[in-house]
Amino acid sequence: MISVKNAQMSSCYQPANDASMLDANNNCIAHSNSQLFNQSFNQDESMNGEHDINEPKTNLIVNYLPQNMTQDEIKALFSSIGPVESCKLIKDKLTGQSLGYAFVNYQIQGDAEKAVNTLNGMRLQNKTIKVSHARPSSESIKGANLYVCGLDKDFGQADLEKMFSSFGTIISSKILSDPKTGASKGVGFVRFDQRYEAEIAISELNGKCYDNMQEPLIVKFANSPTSVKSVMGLPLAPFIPINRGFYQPYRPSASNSYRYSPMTPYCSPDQTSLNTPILPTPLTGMIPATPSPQTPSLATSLPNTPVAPVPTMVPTMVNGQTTAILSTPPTSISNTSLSSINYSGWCIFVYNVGPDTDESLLWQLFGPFGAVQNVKIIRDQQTLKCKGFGFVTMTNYEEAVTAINCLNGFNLNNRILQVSFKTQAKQMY
DNA sequence: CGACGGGACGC
DNA sequence: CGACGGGACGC
Repeated sequence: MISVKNAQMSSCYQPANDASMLDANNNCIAHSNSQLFNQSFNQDESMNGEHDINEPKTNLIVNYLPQNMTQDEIKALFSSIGPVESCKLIKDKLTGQSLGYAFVNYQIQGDAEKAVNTLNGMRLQNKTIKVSHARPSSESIKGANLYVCGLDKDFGQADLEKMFSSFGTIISSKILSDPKTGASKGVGFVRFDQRYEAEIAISELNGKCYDNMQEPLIVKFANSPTSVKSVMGLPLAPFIPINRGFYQPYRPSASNSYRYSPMTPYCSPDQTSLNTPILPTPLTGMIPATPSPQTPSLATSLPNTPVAPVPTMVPTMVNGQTTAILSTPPTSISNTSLSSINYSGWCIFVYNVGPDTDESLLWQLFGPFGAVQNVKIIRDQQTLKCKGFGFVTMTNYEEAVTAINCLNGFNLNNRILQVSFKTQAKQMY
C-alpha cells in the first residue's frame, strides 16, 4: 500500500523507540528486549554513518509497475521530469518477465525529488505506482519481509505497525482483507528496513499472544515469490474506481457503450480559484478537496501527489489480444488517417491543454487507461510554452479508444479537452 | 476562433 | 481449518 512510508523513508530511517508502548499494551510477551533494541539502533547508526552523508539522492526505486510496462516506457515517463541518467527495469533472469519494479537514477537530485512528488501514487493501468528513494544497495536489506497471521479481525494496519515498530524501521505494511467485504483476513505483512530487524521481530513475537489476542501470532519470513502471476487470465477489471471527480465528459454519446457517466467536477465550488496552482505541479488543481473514502491514506499522506482518475468499470473490450490488431485498423476508424498508427502503437492527438502543461500531465491522463509508450507536449521554441496540444502513443487499440472516449470533452482546469486519434502526419519517410 | 511533433541508423 | 500482497533493492 502506498502510505505514509515515503515520508518516513526519505526523512529518517531511525525507528521510534516504542518499547514502552509495547510493554503497556502487551500482557503476554516477555519484557526483555530493551538490550536488543539498543544494539540494533547502534548498528543502524554506524551503518548510516558510513555512506550517504552528502551523496546526492538521485536514485529512485519504482514499485508496483504494470506487468507489461517496458523499460523504455518507464524511462519515457520519468524523463518527463528531467534528464534520466539510467533506468533499469528488473526482470526475471530466466523468463525475461518484468518483476514489477525498477530503478531510475536522475542526473540531478532536484529532479529525483520532483519525481517522487509528481509520480508517486500515479495510476498506470491497474496499478498505483510507488516512487521512493532507493536505499544504498546492500545485502542487509534483503529478505526483510515478514508474514504475520493470527491477527484479530479488528486489527488494522496502524495496529500492525504499532506492534512491530519497536523492532526497527518499517518500510511497508499491509493487512489482507476480503476485496468484497473489506473484512480482515487476519493476515498481514511487515517489511523492515533491515533483515536483522525482521529477525528480532520473529524471535520476539512468533508464537506469542499480543495484547490479549484470541490466538498466538505466527510471525515468519514471507515466501519469496517465484513465478509471475499470470496477467493474461485477468479480465483487466482492476480498473479500480477512485471517484476522484476528475473526468467530466460533456458530450454524452449514445453509441459509446463504454463511456462512463459524468462525475462531480474536479473543481468543487470551494476551490474554484485553483486555476493558478499554489503548489508546484500543474496537476495540483486536479486534486479534490475531499479525499476519496476508498483511499484515505493516499490522500492524506500524499497531498501533493496528483492521482489520475480511473474509469469506473469499463465494460469488456480489452482482453489479451494486442499486436495483431495493429496491422488491421478496425472499421470503426476506417475514416481515420493511418497516421495514427505507427506500427508500434496508436497516436492520439490531445488538444486544448494549458500553456504550462508538461509531459507528466499526459501520463496522468492516459496512464490509467492502458499501456502508454510515449507522450509529447508541443512547445513554442522561443517561450517553451505549450502550444496547447500534445500527442500520446498507446500500444493497444481498445485502450486507446477507451481513453479517447473518456477523455474527449473533459473539463480540465476549465478547458474542454479534445481528444482523438491523430489525423495528420508530417510527411513520413 | 483556435487545431495534428519531431528526432532518428543506434552496442 | 487455512490463509503469502501489488514479486520492495539491481534476475
